[in-house]
Amino acid sequence: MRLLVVEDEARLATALQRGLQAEGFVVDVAGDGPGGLELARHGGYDAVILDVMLPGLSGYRVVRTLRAEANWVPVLMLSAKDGEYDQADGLDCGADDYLTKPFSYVVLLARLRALLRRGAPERPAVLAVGPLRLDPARRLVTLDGAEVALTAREYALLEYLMRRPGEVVSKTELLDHVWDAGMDTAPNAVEVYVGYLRRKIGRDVLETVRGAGYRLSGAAGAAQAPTARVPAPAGAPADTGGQPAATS
Amino acid sequence: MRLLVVEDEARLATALQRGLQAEGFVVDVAGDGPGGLELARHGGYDAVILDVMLPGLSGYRVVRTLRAEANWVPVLMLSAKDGEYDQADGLDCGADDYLTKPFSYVVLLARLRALLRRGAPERPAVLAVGPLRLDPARRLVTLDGAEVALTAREYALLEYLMRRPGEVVSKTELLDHVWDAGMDTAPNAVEVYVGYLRRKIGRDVLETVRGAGYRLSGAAGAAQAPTARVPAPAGAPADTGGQPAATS
DNA sequence: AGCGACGCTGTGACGGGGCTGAGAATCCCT
DNA sequence: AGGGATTCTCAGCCCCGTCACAGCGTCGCT
Repeated sequence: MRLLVVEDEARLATALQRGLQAEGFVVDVAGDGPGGLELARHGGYDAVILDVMLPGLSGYRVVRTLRAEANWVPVLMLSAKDGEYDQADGLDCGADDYLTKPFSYVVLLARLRALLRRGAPERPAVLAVGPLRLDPARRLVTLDGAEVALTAREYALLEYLMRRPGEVVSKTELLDHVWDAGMDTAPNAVEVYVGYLRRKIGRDVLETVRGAGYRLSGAAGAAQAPTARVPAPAGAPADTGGQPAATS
Repeated sequence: MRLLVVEDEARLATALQRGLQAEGFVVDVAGDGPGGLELARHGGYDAVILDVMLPGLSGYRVVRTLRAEANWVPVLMLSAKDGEYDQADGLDCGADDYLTKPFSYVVLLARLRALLRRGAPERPAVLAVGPLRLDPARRLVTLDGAEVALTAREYALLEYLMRRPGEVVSKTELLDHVWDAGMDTAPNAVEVYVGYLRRKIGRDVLETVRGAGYRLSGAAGAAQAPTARVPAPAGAPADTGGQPAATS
């Protein structure tokens, strides 16, 4: 675990560094606002301990700048000000915790641990088959980066197929899982919706296996792995390859 | 946002409930340890405010039980004990924050906001989606810089949506988190309030995904550009028509 | 080549999801 | 206690999504 301590008071800074290193952390120290900001930007720390009163740039501004740059590193603020509004201001600037000096080292450690526990929230995986990507959380389907607008039934059908890439899925199975099992829908409905899907995602990805069912294969285009679970880009901007949407 | 307050002192509990409801939260209250644990288990809360001294089951044990069951709901602990080891113990049991009584209501709110931020994949202090900006601390919403007056329900709905930009949020989920779960509100209420919101913030930002829910279009790049934002095409004059415009 | 079964698609009707105006009930402020 | 704001239900309307039907294309087997 890598920590950054931004504190101008040299004695406190070294005391913190020593103590935290003894706990097994890797600790860097910055002595002023601009330096701390620069380190926090590119240092890849797991958490930052940030004093408010700093030469050059206040802790408030440092954390605000980081958040404006979409940097969500956990920040624990230290301040001599114990006014309730000082504390609220610090937290509302984007800090995750706030301790007033003088503070207990035991408490600092406990709060730091609590902060690190809540590290990076994991995002669910995205289904990917060939040029297709399906994000269940956002209910978003993209084809070569371009968003595809799907109706509820089309989406449900595609999701079911994408969870079984390369497998042949029979029409009855699709009727059971994608359509309401209670209703006895004609198998033709599946064919109809396969048609709709093909019209929107291309003819090659969704293959017909005569007499057996349908199969989704990533054989089309420049795809190497037929299936892959790729983690969603955590903070990175979405790769909207072109125009944002294509509503038909 | 749904909160659970576990506090046996009736006067404090109702005061908290009132105050937090006024902020737009949906608040349930439990008066003892076992009751609070049961509610926290199945209530689907966005955060829990938990007293330590509770009849039946201490706050420590409640949070430890929750964590043992892999329930990671954010927990803010309240305690009359201000000893440093009490605080450290509470945090190490799995609580995310710790406040000693008597506490400042302003600080409680700020820490609650920080806690709710931590759960989200991105944690800006000010939420921004397209031309919209929402400042939870000031409870202020602006559209292209102009303030927008929202009622409590409208605000809560918008905040919930803005915390998940680009994601499709179902009506049931909105009913669970923005409306009081005890009442079985008709899903139409969501449609009605979406209509109110659209009249105030414009029709384009809040998109309907038929059969699935609603989505706040993060079309203009959700949260990456620090400051530079291309001025909107300004095609249609924002028809902030009638609607119960009101301020306090 | 011929035949039959299977699959695809254009057309259109139906149902239901979603939007809105009106109004009742409730809350809050004065 | 009164009045206004707010919340939420209800009923009507519109329009999109769903799916049946029927005709045609296509595949495979003999």
